[in-house]
Amino acid sequence: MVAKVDISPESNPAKEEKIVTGLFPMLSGGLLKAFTHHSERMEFAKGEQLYEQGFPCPFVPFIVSGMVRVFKIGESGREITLYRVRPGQVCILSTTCSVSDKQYPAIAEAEEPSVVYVVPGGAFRRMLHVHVPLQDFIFDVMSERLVEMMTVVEEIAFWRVDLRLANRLLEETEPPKPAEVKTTHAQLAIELGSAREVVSRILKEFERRGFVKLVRGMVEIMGREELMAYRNHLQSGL
Amino acid sequence: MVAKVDISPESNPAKEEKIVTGLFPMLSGGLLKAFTHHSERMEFAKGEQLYEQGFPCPFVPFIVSGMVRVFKIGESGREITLYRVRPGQVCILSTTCSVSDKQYPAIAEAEEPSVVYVVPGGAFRRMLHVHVPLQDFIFDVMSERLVEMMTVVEEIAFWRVDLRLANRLLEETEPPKPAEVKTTHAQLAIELGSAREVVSRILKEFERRGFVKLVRGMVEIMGREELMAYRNHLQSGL
DNA sequence: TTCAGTATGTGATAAAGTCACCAAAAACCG
DNA sequence: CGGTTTTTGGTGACTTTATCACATACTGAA
Repeated sequence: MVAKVDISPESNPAKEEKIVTGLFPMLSGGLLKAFTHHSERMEFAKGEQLYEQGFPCPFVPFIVSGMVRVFKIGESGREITLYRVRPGQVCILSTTCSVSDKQYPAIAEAEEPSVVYVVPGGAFRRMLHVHVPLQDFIFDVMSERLVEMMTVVEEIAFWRVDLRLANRLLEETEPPKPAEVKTTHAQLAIELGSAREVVSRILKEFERRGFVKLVRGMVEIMGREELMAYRNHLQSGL
Repeated sequence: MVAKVDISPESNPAKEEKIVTGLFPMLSGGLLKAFTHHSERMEFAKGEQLYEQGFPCPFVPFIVSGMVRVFKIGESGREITLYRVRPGQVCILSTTCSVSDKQYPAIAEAEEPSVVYVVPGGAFRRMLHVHVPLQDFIFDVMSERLVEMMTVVEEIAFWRVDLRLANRLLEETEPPKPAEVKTTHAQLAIELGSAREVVSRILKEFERRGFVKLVRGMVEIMGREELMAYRNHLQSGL
């Protein structure tokens, strides 16, 4: 992930342009000119929604800083995170919706204060037709999302929650990172599309087994190896 | 869906070309020439796999006749159908994989005997760069799939199996169609990503309530209204 | 007719989601 | 500071779903 920068374009627009073109290298020449002309800078506070489920979505957002979480929410209020959009990416779902004029089938929310450049759907489509590097970029992001979505489907359809939870904890604490996850049980449940109580109970069991230590607002990994073994063994039916 | 045609290109290639360009209207002029030059005709028998999970996928398939089912399969052998590719569509997953040289994260299988024109990834990418109508087409198919995938995620994450089953039965028998679904419980389970026993039990309950009549290899809808009410009521928590 | 293969039925058990609480910790505020 | 509210986590009871291990029934081919 790219370091967060305090961007104030009013005070230093040239610097921000440099950041934007650094994040989106395909923006150069005529494409950059078109982008500059058509895009609008927006800021979103933490927790603010970029798009609401079921609404039309007339803009393609280029994320410059912060983080956007795209998720679904069920009748009961339970959520599931589909993916995150990071600086240097576009939200591909908004892209498809704004270009083909469909309704946005999920919720996109700024998880951190975020700076976003939005391009209207029509202008974006014209840019897409003319500029091959933009096509490649969009195509790549789209591919990635599609594969990500299929992974989500596979996980919720076939994997037990304890294994998904173990997996998630291991991912979040991969060696260079610190061996603790600063999150609540409720947040973990949202990531996995499960319920808070279920996550709490499984974490308790992990603690009993010595895999983790539970502190309010944090999960500390005590036995990485054992947790890994647990995940891997149970995967093969043991 | 497009009517199935008995295609024998050896006996009548001109006729098949007409069918192909009818199904894929963007194939004209230079693009048609490139397509004709680079594509190869393939036939798949019912049950044959176009791509296997985890393998590289060097071709983009244009479906001309038949039907391709794309699905995931879990450790236990349980399956879930992700989507179907029909005549006039391309398998967008193969498209992304062959262009960006990734592994295919699912299984694609011909559900009916199918005729497919395949274009190598490299040639396809070049065609994509030059021909705007192809870009639009691919972009649209991709959007559709992405939204479909998100619907699948929502359903398996938040909807009870009985509601999804009711919904599926209603979809399969929408008024112009006959009020019977020729399928087995096991096939229905695969569609929903559930287990055969679960589907059997729910169908029994539907029969007890008079919604359906069960015959070996078929589900006959007896009370469309009641089934609809069941689906809708329970959705809102009643 | 017999037999193999396919389709369906069923009980037991374990995993997971839901509901209705409670208790502790942290944040807030006059 | 003390008191209140909010957030976070814990727990039991119950329902739904998945899995396993069968039993039964229907179908078509030899």
